[in-house]
Amino acid sequence: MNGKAADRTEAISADPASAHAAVDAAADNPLLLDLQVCFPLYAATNHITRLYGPVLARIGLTYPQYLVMLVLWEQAPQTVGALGARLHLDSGTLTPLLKRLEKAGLVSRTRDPEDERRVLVSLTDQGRALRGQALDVPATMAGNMNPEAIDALRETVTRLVDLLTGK
Amino acid sequence: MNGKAADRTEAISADPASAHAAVDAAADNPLLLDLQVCFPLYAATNHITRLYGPVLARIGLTYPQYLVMLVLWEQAPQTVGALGARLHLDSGTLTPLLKRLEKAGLVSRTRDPEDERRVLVSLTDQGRALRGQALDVPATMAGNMNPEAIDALRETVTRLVDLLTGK
DNA sequence: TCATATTATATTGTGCACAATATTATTGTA
DNA sequence: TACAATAATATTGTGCACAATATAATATGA
Repeated sequence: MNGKAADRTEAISADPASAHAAVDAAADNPLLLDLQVCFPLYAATNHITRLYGPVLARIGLTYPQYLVMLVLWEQAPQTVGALGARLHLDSGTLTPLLKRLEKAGLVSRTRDPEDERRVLVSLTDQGRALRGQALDVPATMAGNMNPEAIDALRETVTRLVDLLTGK
Repeated sequence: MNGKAADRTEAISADPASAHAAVDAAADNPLLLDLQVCFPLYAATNHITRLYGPVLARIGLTYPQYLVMLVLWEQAPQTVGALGARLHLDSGTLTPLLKRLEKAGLVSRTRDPEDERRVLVSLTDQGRALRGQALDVPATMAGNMNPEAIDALRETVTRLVDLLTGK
């Protein structure tokens, strides 16, 4: 936390000369920007994945598999392409992951009779039933965070995604 | 963006009855919380990695390798353990990554004579020289984002990490 | 109709990322 | 000096994640 970063609390004011602390710091060392923005994001995501690992292992899922199941519990069946669009993942990632979920008996993969290029991913009874076991995962993970912190976190993440994707 | 999420703009007020939109939503569907918090974070990080890929490929680095080099450009030599602590990565990730950087001639790995258990990771001349080529990476990536957005992003990420780690 | 282009998924190869374990070096203690 | 305990890094095995490419089905146009 250097001096310029500390100035940020006042940069919310309308003074354009001091409104861009990161840009000011970048004038000295441009690489500081990535060290302050991209690296923390990367570290935070790894941290989350690591925290969920043991909890999800109890219901036999990895973190990416859990996210796929979350989306399928919202709506199924879905094509691989639709899943990829929703999750921002390509087929090279999804195909083997879905095959593992199929092998575990949680989903089924069938060619769409309407269009044989598509593969429909459906939930099996076992896959649907797993939702019941997953229901307390968020609360377990939230654990010792208070409601205000969780809500602030959700808002912050939403803002982050808005900034990154569309603006 | 459902109704409850939209209420969030007013939840900054002191009214405790409406202050926890995410928690309210979680009462209906607990899994919505992870779908709204963890998944966007995961997607955003993948998105960033994908964006940096082509730009970093021009200087022969992957995204995680770039982050390691950023840390080494701040301070070198460092032990593998110190790098891991800074990057929140374990030796199973760092060892092969560092070997690839060594093979590329950017770093050298030597046992610490003081304590032969430690491995010191140093920058080679070529590794130090690469910094010059990396200097415009942040600006290239910032590209079409305006300074306000970048600064907001940095602040958002900082807030996010505070919420996730300490709080 | 029949090539050509497009679309959807799968495959291959490289590089993370981590848990569990192994290896080697140091420290502590009797 | 032994010898257990601890510490630092490496290895192994599994599972993402993506770029590049391949395969197969559908759509398009002369």
